[in-house]
Amino acid sequence: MTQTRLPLTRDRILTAALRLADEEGLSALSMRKVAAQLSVEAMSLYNHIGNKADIVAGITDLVAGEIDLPTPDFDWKGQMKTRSRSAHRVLMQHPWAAAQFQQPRTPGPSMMTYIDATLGCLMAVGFTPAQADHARNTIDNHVYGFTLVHLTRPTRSREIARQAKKMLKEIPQDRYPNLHRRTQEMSETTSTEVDDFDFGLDLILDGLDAMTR
Amino acid sequence: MTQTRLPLTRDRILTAALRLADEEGLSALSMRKVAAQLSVEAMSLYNHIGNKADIVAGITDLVAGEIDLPTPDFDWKGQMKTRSRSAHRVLMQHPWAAAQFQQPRTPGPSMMTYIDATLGCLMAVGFTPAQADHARNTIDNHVYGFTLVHLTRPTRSREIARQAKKMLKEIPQDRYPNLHRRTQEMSETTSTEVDDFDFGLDLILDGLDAMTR
DNA sequence: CGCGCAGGTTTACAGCGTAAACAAAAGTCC
DNA sequence: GGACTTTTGTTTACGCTGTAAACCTGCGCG
Repeated sequence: MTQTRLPLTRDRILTAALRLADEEGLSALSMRKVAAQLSVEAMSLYNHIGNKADIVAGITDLVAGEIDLPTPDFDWKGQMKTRSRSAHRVLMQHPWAAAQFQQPRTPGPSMMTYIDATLGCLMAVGFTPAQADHARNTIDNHVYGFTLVHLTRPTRSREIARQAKKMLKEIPQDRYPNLHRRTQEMSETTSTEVDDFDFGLDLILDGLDAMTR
Repeated sequence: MTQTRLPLTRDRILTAALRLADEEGLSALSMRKVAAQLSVEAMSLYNHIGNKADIVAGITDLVAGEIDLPTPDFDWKGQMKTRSRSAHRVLMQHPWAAAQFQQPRTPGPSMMTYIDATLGCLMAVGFTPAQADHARNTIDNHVYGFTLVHLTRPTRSREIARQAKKMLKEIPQDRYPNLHRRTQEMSETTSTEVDDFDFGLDLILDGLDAMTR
């Protein structure tokens, strides 16, 4: 009746690491803590993964796998929009991940699938491979950048206004008049995150649209 | 005739740290190494700076200060373009910095000046504060994102083609047909970095332009 | 049975940021 | 000038990090 505990695998390591990164941030992710989650010593992990960078790459690809893929469709703008919103939502759920998505080292399989599907959707409606590539880059830069900015910011508009009011004191009006004015406006208005997100995204998509005619 | 050595100051610490980060990367920046550059012990630094994060924020703001500022001008698109190119060039010279620019914590004075000038340029030609803010965000996301991507990539077109050819072997054509096709094309064509940069930037600027009429 | 080997552990090392206690030097005031 | 206070740099120390090397342990197989 010996209770054989389930064996250590790359998968179990990655899911434990992912949970830890999500809950405590990437900087809190250490080999010892991941090992502890699995009731094991740190060095045991090295039987299944190369090193810490390998773990980070692994969980980054796990996150990439959560994003809804676009499909070839006449309404390619809609596809790009839902895809981008999905990516944004997923990256908000894994606050450490957006920064990794921008440091592209060698992408994992899910990341490549994600890129391939996006290129495919764009090329299907007439974009050349180079155009599609540039378009994807531009779109994703917006998604990643926007997400990173909003990760350090409150989500609800009430909180945004409150924080803006607090920041206002740190911004001398004589030195930074425009920034001051904008921050003041922000402390009085309410705006939704999705509006802000779509502002840039629509700009890019409409621009791409104009290229196809 | 006692040789009084010049005193440790926040400025001396930051310039030493900046040099170190530029030469060996941000991950190689440690309190001990910065101190060694100044022939001093690590703990001495704490008399002039709060902690390591303080140093990183400091050198990030030094970099922000190197960017050419836009001025209010009828040709606001030209202003945005030269400003963005300047930012890109500066960030390429300090490879560690682009990632910091996207994690906005509390910006330093140079960063605020840079943002204020940009908002000012846009608001002068009729954009509302909110529009100007969103526009700046979108533009900068492109600049930072594009820079980050190109930092991990060779600069000259010859090298790009060679690396593309190398990557091609890692991309199964049956699994990632579109990515494969694009990579193959990239291994045969020559393109300049500035073209790629302007692709997305023009998209955004033209979109903004359309908003003003 | 014994052998080999895969997988987990122990120990160890060099590095990190920084708290605390201390020493030395530089002002500051009588 | 002498004493006191504040500033500046050093020493020591603690707990943390990634991972190399040696070790142990149990299982599959001839």
